Amino acid sequence: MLSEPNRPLYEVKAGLFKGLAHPIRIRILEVLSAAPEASVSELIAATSLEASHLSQHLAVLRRNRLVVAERRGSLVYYRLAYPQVADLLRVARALLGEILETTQSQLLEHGGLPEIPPVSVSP
Amino acid sequence: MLSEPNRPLYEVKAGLFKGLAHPIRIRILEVLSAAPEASVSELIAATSLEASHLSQHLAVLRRNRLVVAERRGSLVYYRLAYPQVADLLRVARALLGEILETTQSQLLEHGGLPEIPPVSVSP
DNA sequence: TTACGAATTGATGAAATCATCATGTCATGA
DNA sequence: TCATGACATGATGATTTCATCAATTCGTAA
Repeated sequence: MLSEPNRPLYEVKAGLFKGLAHPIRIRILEVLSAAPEASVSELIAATSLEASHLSQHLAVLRRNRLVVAERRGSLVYYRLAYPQVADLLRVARALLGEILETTQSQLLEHGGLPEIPPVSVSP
Repeated sequence: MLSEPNRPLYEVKAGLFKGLAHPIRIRILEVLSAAPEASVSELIAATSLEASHLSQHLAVLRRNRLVVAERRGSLVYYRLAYPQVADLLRVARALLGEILETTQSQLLEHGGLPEIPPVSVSP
């Protein structure tokens, strides 16, 4: 595995976030952070993806060192490559919660349309 | 700011990572996590980008709620939208360190070419 | 060896992102 | 009001990513 020393660090780091920058891949990683490992068929069930589609996404995760695959017989199992990946997801969840909280309070503050002033009927 | 309630949560979350999925934008966020705020010209100096290029990247960060902008007179200042963004960067840094450590130890284990067996000179 | 299930890779068109130059907007001083 | 600096947005071609279908590979049992 010589690719990492040949890639600038900033590209490796951007690659980590690229791996996470798709809803389906977030879902995969969340499944894997909740269990020690998962087989591809389990991930197919968890994502409702067709096999080749899922494989393409898993390839992105492997390439960016977010997951590792292990073949056992005719089955392939995936797990998070590092526990810090789960930390990333956790912090992102906290950030998302903060964003939603902020957005909700802004809506409450400014919510609704301006009140329509009462119509005064001319005599 | 009604966009968030109109976007599925998984897209909001993917958007966070998308914002981070480019080296220049990581650099911007790292500058902003090391200081309370920075003006655009400071970010231009930190990134060596041309102004309009930087502006496009800053727009991605604003759109994905990673930074907020504040105009004061003719100058615009940027800061992280939430402290959790700095946490994200911190965890990514730890993960990157872990990846490099693993990569280095793998290189040491498997590094170098196989030793050439000594040539036995036939009598 | 063959057949089959599991999983990956390849090919391709559509969509999104990136990088660059041009143009537009905002705030300020004269 | 005009000119100017600061900054944002628009337009566009190149590149990458995404989604889908086809083809290939791997492991196993018969």
